[in-house]
Amino acid sequence: MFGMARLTPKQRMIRLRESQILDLARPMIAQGGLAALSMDAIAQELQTAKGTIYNHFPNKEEIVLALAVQAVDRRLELFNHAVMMRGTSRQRIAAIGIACEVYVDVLPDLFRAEQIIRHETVWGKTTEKRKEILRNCEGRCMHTVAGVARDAVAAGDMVLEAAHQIEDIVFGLWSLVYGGMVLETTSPSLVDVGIVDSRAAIRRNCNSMLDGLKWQPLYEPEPYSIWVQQVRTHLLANCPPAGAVAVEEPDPIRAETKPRKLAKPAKLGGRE
Amino acid sequence: MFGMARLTPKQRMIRLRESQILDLARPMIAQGGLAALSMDAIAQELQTAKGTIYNHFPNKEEIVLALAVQAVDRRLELFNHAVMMRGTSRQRIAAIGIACEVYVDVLPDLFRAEQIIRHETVWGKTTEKRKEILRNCEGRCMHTVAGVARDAVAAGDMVLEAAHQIEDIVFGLWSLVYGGMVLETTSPSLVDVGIVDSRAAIRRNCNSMLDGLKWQPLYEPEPYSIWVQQVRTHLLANCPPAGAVAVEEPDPIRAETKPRKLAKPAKLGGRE
DNA sequence: TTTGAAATTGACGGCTTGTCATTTTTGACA
DNA sequence: TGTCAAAAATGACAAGCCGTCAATTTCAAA
Repeated sequence: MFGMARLTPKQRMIRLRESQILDLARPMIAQGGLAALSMDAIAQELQTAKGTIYNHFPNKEEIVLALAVQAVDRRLELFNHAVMMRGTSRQRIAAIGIACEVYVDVLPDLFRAEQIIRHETVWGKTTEKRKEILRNCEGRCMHTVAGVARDAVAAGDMVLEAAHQIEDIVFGLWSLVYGGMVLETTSPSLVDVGIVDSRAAIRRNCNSMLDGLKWQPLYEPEPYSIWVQQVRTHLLANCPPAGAVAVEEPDPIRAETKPRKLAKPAKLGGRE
Repeated sequence: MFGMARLTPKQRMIRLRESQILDLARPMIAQGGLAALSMDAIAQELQTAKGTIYNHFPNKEEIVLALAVQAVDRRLELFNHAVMMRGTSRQRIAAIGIACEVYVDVLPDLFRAEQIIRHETVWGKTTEKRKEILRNCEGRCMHTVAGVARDAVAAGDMVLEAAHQIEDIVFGLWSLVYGGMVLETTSPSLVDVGIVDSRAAIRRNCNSMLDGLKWQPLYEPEPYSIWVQQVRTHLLANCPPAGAVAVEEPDPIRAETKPRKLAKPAKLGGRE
């Protein structure tokens, strides 16, 4: 109820360490992926035994998953800022796209973590609890975007075709932006082929898609680019770098306290 | 010049082993990513020493990269089949999208390899030669797609807006399909949120984007779905499973034959 | 048959993760 | 304040991995 106020100092230290672990893990992952995340290194830098780290996270994958939760949390925050901006529904949905750009630019480490959980064998090794948390966050992100689309329909800015669900549109924007960002950062042949400003390309492609859905008002290049800059700076102002915000975890997940086998009472047999 | 005809039996065996290695690696990678690819296991299954494997590929990453080359090769092949189909330019570009679906469905292991090289630290560890090969393949893929778009412009089916390059459109389709496929296979919350038929969603989104570009004729749901099935079965017929085709590598990449330090002549001093 | 180059071998160094019996710390309670 | 069970911390350990290389074997041309 009272946040950290009620915690004993020991418990505060434990929680603090949890975020310290994540702060240490973030650059490692960003540098070399899951393979570069070394439990030994974290323990050493934290001046702790390795077993202690494993008290917080049962394995490497769980750490990456925790970072992914941070990632989606931060993105949701940006989305909410974007959605609250005033303007047409078309502008608000575009603002979400810009939020994605800001997210990738300001929090590249977290974006990397998000990418990793999509490819490595993370789902088999991680806690159901934390997976559920991530699902929840992702769901809220989609819900936010879907909200703008629903507003557009309600306001008459867009009419839904027969078999075209709101969710499909959200999925499309998500694919376009996520796929574009991934290809941007990892495709060797993009520049060779003539994609010079991939961000602009992604924006134009999103606009093409929205135009195709007849989401009014249709795209007009003129005032657009100035407006993009305005939104971007506004969002940047509300996006501190990773690690700067103390994430208040309401229900911290500790590694399952396994019923510890009673240690043989030490110093028992006095005679010796 | 004469393929394998002129090779000594030993050399034939070596080339054969190369593809055997890849055949063994494919399911491993598909199952658990780069971490599940064990050089020891490959050596054991091939009944060879581990050093021999390293004669073919200088490290794990190079194996994945080789698989990625296979992947893009196969996809290019499918693209070419798709492009050669008769129909409007709009139909031919849609056929490429269907080719992507067939590719992911029939060759999931190769798709996985392609995903892995985009995320793990592969670019720093692999041969420039093979990276160049991959870039080349990717470039030809994009070229094929761009060709259809150029045909469309030439035929008057589409007019390019001012700052909208052909390459941007290709990039957009690529993002949409690749991103959609990745999210489809790795996003836990997709189904929860109401995306039931993600393939259909991807197709509709591609069509929205093309509609937005005013690529004629615009999307009409009626005849579309039947036609999709026809194209799909046609492409499926021309897509054998992975490992079934003997890939003829024109210029095989062997690990650099390092100038081997002269071993001390064995059994030199006869008297003993 | 000879012979030098190419291919193969497998033990080894150095790294990793995850475990667990043991020891230390903690905080509620008398 | 002193006691003590429960919680947390420890670090040596097993098991696994990758990539190397000196030594050995195989090969094919002469």
